[in-house]
Amino acid sequence: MKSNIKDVAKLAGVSPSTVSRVIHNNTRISENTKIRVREAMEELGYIPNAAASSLAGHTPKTLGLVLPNNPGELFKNPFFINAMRGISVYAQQQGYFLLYSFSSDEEDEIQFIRNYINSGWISGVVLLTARKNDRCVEYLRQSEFPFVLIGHAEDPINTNWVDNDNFQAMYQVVNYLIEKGHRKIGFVGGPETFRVTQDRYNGYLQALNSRGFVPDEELIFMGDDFSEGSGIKGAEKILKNTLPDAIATTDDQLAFGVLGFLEANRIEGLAVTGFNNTVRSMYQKPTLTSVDINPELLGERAAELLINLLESDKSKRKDIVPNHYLVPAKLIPRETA
Amino acid sequence: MKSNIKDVAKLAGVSPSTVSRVIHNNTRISENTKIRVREAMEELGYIPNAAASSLAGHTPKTLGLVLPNNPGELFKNPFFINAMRGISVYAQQQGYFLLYSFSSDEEDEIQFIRNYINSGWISGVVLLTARKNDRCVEYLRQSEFPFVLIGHAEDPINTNWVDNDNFQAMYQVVNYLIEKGHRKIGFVGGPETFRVTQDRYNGYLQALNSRGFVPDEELIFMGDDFSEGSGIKGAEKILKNTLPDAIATTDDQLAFGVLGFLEANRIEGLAVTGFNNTVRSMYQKPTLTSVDINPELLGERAAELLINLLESDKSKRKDIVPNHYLVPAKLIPRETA
DNA sequence: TTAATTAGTGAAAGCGTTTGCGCATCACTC
DNA sequence: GAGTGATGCGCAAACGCTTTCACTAATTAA
Repeated sequence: MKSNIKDVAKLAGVSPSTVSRVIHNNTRISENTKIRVREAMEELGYIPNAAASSLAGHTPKTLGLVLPNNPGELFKNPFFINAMRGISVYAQQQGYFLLYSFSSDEEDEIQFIRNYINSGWISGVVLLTARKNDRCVEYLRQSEFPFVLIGHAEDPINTNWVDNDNFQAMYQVVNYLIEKGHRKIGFVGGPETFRVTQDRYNGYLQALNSRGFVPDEELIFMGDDFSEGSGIKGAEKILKNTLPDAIATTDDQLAFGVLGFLEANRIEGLAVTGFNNTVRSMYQKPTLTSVDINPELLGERAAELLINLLESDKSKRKDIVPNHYLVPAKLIPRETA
Repeated sequence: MKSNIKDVAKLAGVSPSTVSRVIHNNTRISENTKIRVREAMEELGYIPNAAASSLAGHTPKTLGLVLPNNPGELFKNPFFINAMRGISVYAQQQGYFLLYSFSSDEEDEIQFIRNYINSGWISGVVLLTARKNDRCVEYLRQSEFPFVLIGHAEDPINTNWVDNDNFQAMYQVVNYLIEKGHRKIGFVGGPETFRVTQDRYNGYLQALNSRGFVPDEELIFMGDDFSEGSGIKGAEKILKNTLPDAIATTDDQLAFGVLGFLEANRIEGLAVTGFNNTVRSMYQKPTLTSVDINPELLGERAAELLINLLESDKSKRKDIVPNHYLVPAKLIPRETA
């Protein structure tokens, strides 16, 4: 049942080297031989032993994913599972296997990456979560191990990454609100230090600007985190002195906080938008207008980028273009806007 | 930076074989030597090359997961991501890597399993989705490749599996409803051919029975699938002639269908329960009483079972006990009951 | 015509481990 | 003091593949 390269070689009447070359589509093998060998492989149901292949110096067709182990987030937001699906779509199609690991902290992650790399199992890493001063990124870079980041890279020039166009996404949201007739539009963001917050904030400003609106300091709030609690605080601040038409937030959780505050204080008629298109946003009452950041496509692109990199000539990997993709996000209008 | 077993051997003043034996905790090595070797490994940051190890005959410490690629299901129900987390908790702790693949059909799955097995990458498989007449199970069994199934096994004696105690879970639900004062309790299940439907149905019957209630044929419906549509049909049938106090369903989707029908027909006061504790169940209005089937623990147990199997003496694997786990499910009372 | 090149293939070394076998050494036993 | 059985370790042969080098035959260039 289980056959190896020698069996195939014998059946095809060639040497193992030739079989190996056929597998890797070496141009030096004649078409005739290739056909013979392929028939033999077919007949024996031969599948190359990846471990041996890796040992012998051929980089293994396996990617390693690093996932954060945050039960709450994982539960409420199907981002990760969908990103994984996206990655798998492209990777499997290209004959790559996928390794994954959940890690609870940065230390953990580095440990895994170390193991990944040294084990000889994998040839590239996908980081599904971008942090500030990410030590994983640093480690991977200094190990000169190929990787791609989903999310914002701190050093976008020297990193391979895919991300949403967050500026454009929020621009789109605010534009939509304006077209719906809203004039005084508030903003509730996550921590200011996060690039994603900045980008979305800038999209907000730019959208207002392009319509000749002037941003009002009182309508803008940046939370300490992305939680519902911060959303509540945001609503509190914004509604203290003025009453806006709408509040755009950078995260569904924040939006839920805002909605909660509105409900608790019986304030009606405000439009509210979120980000991430979580399951809750589609089912709670009122359903929340949100932005689908397209996690599956993010994953797919990430895999594509990484695999292109891996299959390119090793010596000139640094010159590979593109080193990033911007994935469009899509506004999903629902009851809250 | 990257060291191999020879480097360690040299530094420790022993032969590579000794280092290998230390790694695998061979009893024939003296404590002194072990300590010396371990220090050397530490100093060099040595991590064994898993590919080489696998090649040399040591079964690799990697498990392969087979996931269905059903976007809708994956999205609405965090079962899989949580099961994956559970698996990873145990597996990573035991030093195992995890490979995963999404497959869109059975053909696909078999293909992956074939690749998995022959590639030499993995030593065991976790099937996250149980089907009737599962050809994957068949294939794995005939290949004599270790695997564990999450869900109901068709041949429970000769399969390693973990599952909820579905009988007990539904018994608990109905019992709860009865204690809440409900007397006429309907049942909406999935396809009758599914074991899970049978088990939960039996739990329902038994619970009624134990309280001296007689099941009423008119209050019982088995759908063609687990969809919202089937839930609607179920409610339609059950409410045709009689008006029950409560309807217990075997799936949140079915429950949503029932609730939808009730709302559309302005029928109030009925208790409704689901299964799976989906995100929607916690956030829609009214929030749905559901059963948390504890996917994380299912995953953890599955990994435990499989790894125990793998680490046991190969010759007497068949006698390993337990070959299954029953994971308790937990009723989550919410507004609908 | 001869030399140089190219195409197509095989032989063999090596990748980093594991492991069966064997060789010492040591502690007992009779 | 010879025999026995542990104990502790090294040697060397795999494991299945890739790849360099070398070789032959066929083609092209000079």
